[in-house]
Amino acid sequence: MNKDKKQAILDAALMLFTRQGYHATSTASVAKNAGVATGTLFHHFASKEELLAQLFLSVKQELADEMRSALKGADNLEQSAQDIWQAGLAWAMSNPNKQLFFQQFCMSPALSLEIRKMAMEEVLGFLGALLHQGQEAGVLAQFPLDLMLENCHGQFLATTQFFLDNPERWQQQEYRQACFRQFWQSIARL
Amino acid sequence: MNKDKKQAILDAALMLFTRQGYHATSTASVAKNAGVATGTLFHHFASKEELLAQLFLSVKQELADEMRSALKGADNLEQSAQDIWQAGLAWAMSNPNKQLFFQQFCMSPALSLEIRKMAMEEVLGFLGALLHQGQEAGVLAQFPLDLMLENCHGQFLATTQFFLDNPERWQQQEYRQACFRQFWQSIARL
DNA sequence: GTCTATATACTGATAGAC
DNA sequence: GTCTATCAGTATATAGAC
Repeated sequence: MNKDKKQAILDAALMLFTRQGYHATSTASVAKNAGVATGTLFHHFASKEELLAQLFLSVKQELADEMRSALKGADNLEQSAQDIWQAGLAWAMSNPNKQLFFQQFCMSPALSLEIRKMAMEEVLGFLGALLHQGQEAGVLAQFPLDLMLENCHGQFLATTQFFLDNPERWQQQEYRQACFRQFWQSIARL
Repeated sequence: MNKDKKQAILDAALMLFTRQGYHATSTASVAKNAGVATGTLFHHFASKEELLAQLFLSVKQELADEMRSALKGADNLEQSAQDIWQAGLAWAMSNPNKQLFFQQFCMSPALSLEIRKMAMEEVLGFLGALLHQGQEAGVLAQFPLDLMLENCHGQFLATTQFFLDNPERWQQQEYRQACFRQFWQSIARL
């Protein structure tokens, strides 16, 4: 098993799926861009569908790990929230194609619902616990937890979308602070 | 020109594109579901791509009209915001396939960037003016307008997604009120 | 305007040599 | 493990009768 070739296939697939979409991308073009033969692609991945699923799960896992590791060592909840928020944003800005890939496929029927839910709960479970803890402590608003969680996810997606579309804003302190202020005041207890 | 046949094609395309995705849906299957021949589809739409573009623009226009008409007759900004927010949500819940279609294709490369931006500015322009007015009046937070607008859009998408995934929550006053409270406190000046 | 029939090209996946 | 060559199926779009 050649790890380099497999990784090259994953990298090429990430780029092409994001730019053109899943069905619009042929396995032949993925192989060509990866610098391997079509037969090689089907040696590493049983089908085109499995290639997409592996890609999606690995990308989401990477973001989840990044956010989780930013959590350690927080004294109050607002600081914890800010650490996680900024870690997530920083990851997205450092990995724009991965973020764009995720944004596109988290809603797409190209991925089975099973795979999408799996990836989602992996990340949101960890954040849901944190929100609940904040409500218990009286720091966060008493909105229904499931609704609040989905809303937070939506704000994160919208914010990364904004900074990826307007990279110059990412350099401005005003914008970096404002995006967290808006997020925080949406969940804080007033 | 037969309006019924053309509309039948648009209706079938909406359903199939949403369920299967654009590239995964053949023009032959759209025609078959619409009860027309493949030749008829290409008589009304120059290409598969133009069919998707027309569909997207008409759906976005419908939502925009719905929100705009909810604006008339507001005494204060918070009430206006609530009227628009609830009108948008109500439209999405009454037209779930249109909302799901939009969620999927507003990020998809199947649609040209040009078409996506066109549809977005059509709706967001009107809302951007309203946010600006609220900032001038000192009612809304002084976050950068472009960032705030994108965030609002993200919250709306996340909320509709939540209620479409959990329709029973849409019947509960607690949830309907909470979703607007969270939205409002995210933009209000505290 | 709508149909049937078809042209042309490309697709995912496999077989078998090396 | 990786390659070349290829199969069988399906795609978009067109042509021409009605």
